[in-house]
Amino acid sequence: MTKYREFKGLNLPEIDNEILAFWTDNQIFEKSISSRPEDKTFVFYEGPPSANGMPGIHHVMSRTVKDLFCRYQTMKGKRVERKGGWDTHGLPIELSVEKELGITKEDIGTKISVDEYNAKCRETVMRYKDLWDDITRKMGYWVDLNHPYITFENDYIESVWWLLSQLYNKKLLYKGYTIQPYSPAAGTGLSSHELNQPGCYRDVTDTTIVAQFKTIEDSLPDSLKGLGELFILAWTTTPWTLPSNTALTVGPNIDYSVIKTYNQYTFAPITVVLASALVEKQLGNKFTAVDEEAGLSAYQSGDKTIPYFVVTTCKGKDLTGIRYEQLLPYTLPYQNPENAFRVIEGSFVTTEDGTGVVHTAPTFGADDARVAKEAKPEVPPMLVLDEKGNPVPLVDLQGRFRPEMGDLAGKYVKNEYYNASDVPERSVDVEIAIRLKEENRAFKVEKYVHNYPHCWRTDKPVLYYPMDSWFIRASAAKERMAELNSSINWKPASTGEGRFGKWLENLQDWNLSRSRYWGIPLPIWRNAEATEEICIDSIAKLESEVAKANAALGLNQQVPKDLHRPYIDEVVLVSSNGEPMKRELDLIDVWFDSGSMPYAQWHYPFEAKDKIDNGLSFPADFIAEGVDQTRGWFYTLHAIATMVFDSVAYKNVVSNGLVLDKNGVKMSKRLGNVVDPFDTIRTHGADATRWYMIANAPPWDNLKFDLAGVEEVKRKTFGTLYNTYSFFALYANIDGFVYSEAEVPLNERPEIDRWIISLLNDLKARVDASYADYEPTTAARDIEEFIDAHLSNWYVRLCRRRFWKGEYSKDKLAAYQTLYTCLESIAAMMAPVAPFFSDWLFKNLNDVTQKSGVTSVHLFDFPAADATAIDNDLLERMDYAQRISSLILSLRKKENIRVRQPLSRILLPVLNPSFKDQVEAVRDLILAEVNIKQIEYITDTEGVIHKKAKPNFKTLGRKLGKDMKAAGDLIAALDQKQIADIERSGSYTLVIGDNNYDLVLEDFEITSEDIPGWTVASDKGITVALDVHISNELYLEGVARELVNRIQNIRKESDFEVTDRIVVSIESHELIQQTLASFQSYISNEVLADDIRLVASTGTEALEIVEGVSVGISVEVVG
RNA sequence: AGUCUCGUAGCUCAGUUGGUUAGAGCACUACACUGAUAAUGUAGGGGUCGGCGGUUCAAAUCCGCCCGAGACUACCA
Repeated sequence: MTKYREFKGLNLPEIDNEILAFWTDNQIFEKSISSRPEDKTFVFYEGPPSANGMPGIHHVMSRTVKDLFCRYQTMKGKRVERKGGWDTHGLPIELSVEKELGITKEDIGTKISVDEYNAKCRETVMRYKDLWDDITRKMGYWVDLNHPYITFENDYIESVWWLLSQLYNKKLLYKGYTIQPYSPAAGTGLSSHELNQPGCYRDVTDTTIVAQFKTIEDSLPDSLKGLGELFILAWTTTPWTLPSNTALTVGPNIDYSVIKTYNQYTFAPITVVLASALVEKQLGNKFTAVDEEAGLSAYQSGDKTIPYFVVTTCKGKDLTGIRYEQLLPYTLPYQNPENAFRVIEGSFVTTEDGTGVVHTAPTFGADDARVAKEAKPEVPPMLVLDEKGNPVPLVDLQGRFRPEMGDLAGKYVKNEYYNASDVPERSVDVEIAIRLKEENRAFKVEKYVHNYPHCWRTDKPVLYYPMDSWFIRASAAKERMAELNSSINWKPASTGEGRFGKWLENLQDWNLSRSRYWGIPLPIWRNAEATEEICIDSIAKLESEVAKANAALGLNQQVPKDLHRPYIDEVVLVSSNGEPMKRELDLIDVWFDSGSMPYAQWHYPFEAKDKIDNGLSFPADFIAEGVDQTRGWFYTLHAIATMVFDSVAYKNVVSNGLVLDKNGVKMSKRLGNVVDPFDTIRTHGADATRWYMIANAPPWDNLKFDLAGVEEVKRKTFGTLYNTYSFFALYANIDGFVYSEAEVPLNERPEIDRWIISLLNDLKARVDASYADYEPTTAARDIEEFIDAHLSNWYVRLCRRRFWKGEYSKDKLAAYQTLYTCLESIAAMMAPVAPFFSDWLFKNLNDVTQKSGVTSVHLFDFPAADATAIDNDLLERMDYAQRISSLILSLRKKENIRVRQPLSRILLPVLNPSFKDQVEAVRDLILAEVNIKQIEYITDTEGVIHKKAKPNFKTLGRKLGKDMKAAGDLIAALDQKQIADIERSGSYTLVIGDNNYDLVLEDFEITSEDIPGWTVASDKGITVALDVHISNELYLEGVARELVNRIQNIRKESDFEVTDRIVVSIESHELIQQTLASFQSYISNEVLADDIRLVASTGTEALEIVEGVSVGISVEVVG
């Protein structure tokens, strides 16, 4: 190929397709890995998505982040393997299967066999795999889709078993009976990190009851005897737990008041006990205190306010031991009912809420269970014996009351558990409230808004429920986890120190058990008495144990081909004394699956031992996921690595924020504000989408996704770069530039070339550092700025003539080489974020020149900055040139003189010689840019400059302190002579009150913003005056330029080739004649005219040349 | 309820260790420039830097309180 490709317009989606095909056909991804040395790895872990749901735009976000750092490291010469993966187990899959089959968990094993059910799960789990693979490819995410790890495969499971056995051997795995969050709708317990998924805690309005527990007179301390019926008040937000109440807990040192008043529902006189601190809150404005007991008698049933009288006070410990009548006597605990229904002590009781007395139901509260157990004698939980004689709570696993509950039996304890069509009007909570009101046992019933956890998958409220579960003793490794965490580079740092760090500080044990079917089975077998157990760490071990059992028990078992339930459940092992051992039926938390991926993806330790043991693939150099994974994947990776390997699992982690809609609202199907990633990429291209996401806000900030922003990126960054390339291609093709000539040495290139090269190298250094520091937003913004402000709008604009004017000279060659270098380097720098466009640009250049030696930008090395090419003086003077030009344009505007009209000179006050030298060096650029003939420098010796002194606050502030203000006024008032003195002597003594301050030149900022008699403009120390006098000669030159402009427009409208020679005919006019007399050759030269003829009429529409002069112009191509 | 983060132009965002006229882009208006042309330049409107108080010669920047948003924490009855 010898010509650069030219295009009709920028079409990003088309570029996507072209480059995608190129990558596939040439295996660029594979080469980008294999071409890097094996011993120079950059380890990346792919957090496995579940192919059970559709990919969303937020996945494009998180995968862009992953992809760009992997691509960057590849270009830095690292070998970056990216094994894809699929998260295949867990509740979401089971629930979607159940929904599809129209069954519930209870039906599994009856209506459908576990076998069939699991087969269905396996089938469902990859449902959207094709869509995922598709978006992965289309968004340009490079990950190995052909050899992914899949969590349901036996190899994966075997690795997980091995990890579990490591924990088991370290005594970090145990079985315990505890109150746990349980989701009746999902039919399983939940781990604390599942409860900590965003959105799980929600405000709900519940019926709350302050119940009256009637004390038994005999058990009262003497001081409280003889007060008649005495009730202890206790508050609950979960009235359905009241039937399971077996104790009341008070704080031993809390003050309690005994109050006589009336029940607001039955109007019956009552005496109640509650914390003194909460009397106000509980009685509120409905009640008024009276000073003496006699004041109570004035009350009439139904009165608006109810009087109350404080009879006496006591401490919590005085109440301990009091017995009370069971509030809702449906049934009694099956064990030691005589020890129930007493007041006990608990340190967790506060007086912030309620009554200072905690209703205690040990079956449904962790604190409750603890204090009940600690009390002496132990308070029994409300457990009854079920049909099989097993102790169970009054609520079953579906969240329904058991048969013992009489009128409430069979009802769900939360209305949310019903199907939408069956929801009863009154919830159990309300029914209980009504009943207590009628029985004079409700002191107060009200609605209360509080935060309550919900199941992350079913969206229904969680129940706290007593369960037998397997736990990982994560709390034992808490300090070590915190220690290792401090070595991890978190982006942003606050997530690591704050959110993750705090979480580690309060770490709870990890509830590993899931009572489900589709997941990795817990590899623990026990005998019936639970006196002996075995944890299987490999299939080989299982085989040998099976063989042992077969021999001992006379069985003919085999290790199942599929390690899932139900097959694995059928395996019976044998204990040391010949008893059969059965598998613990639980599955393990799917989060353990994903946290195991560093090892299980390679089937460690059964294969690829060196990947982990020699650090080839562990720990990760880099991982990235959404911030919602802090308590999820980030935690499980960290926990397993710490507990099994005493190592971090990752060294750098980027936690990206949420993707919101353009109004900052979370995207949800319900609101219909979801952005379809396929659509977005199809219409705007992957690169514009990726670039927008990265450049708009740092990844860890929430992104308000607005398609208008994607449009802007497309137009501004990619459009401008495309234009720049097109410009280059157009002229390089004409001149046959293919970079075959030797490099023009930098010091032989013109000022502006050295300037853009200087900026480019500065940019390379900054972009490289930003990527290395996981700051892609800074990198992208710096690149954008360079493309738009510097390369396109200064370098190319000022250099246009160099490309199309004159012979193929050394200057022209320098221009081509400079622009080529800029484009090639930009392509490389933007490649991590915009992999398609950058490769397209790179190939457009490189396919012609073959300069790089590689076929794709992704096989190229990241551009290294050449510090010697950075010339700070040059950068400064170009900055002067830009600012002076801008000031002149602004003056022209003010004076209404268009840029095509040449002017004779500008005046530039010079305050120091280096400024003059600097401007001199860029003089020609300025003059050409603003169409001025010359610059005159004026120094203060001529006396025309009016100077102003301002204090330099930074240096003076430290010296002067309080006198700063006065000094400011004094310095501003300095006259011309004083300023001149300061400049000459470099010192000044400032007198403020009694203080003399010796100031130096540095303490002043001396500027010249005025030249008396001239219109001036100034900007940060630079002042420019414009000579607006237009001589006849200048006027005619202006007309000449107008003519050039008109003729060029005609050329363009007529679609002439830029190289066509022409003959111009202009209708004769005196002004035109005068102009041609002086400028015919100039005009001819500019418009490539062989001849310019004056004619009587061109037969074309007259064009206005200057005000009042309109003539026809016609143009013909020669030859 | 507590903890953390954040409130800068209509929108998206910059704003160095505190330094005196708070910036850019988008959008809007006018004018200009253009052999890159869905680009660009100049000018204009648009801000009590969430509010109040404090520290300081000096606060968008540091501190406190309040308001608002978000995330996190919590078995709190």
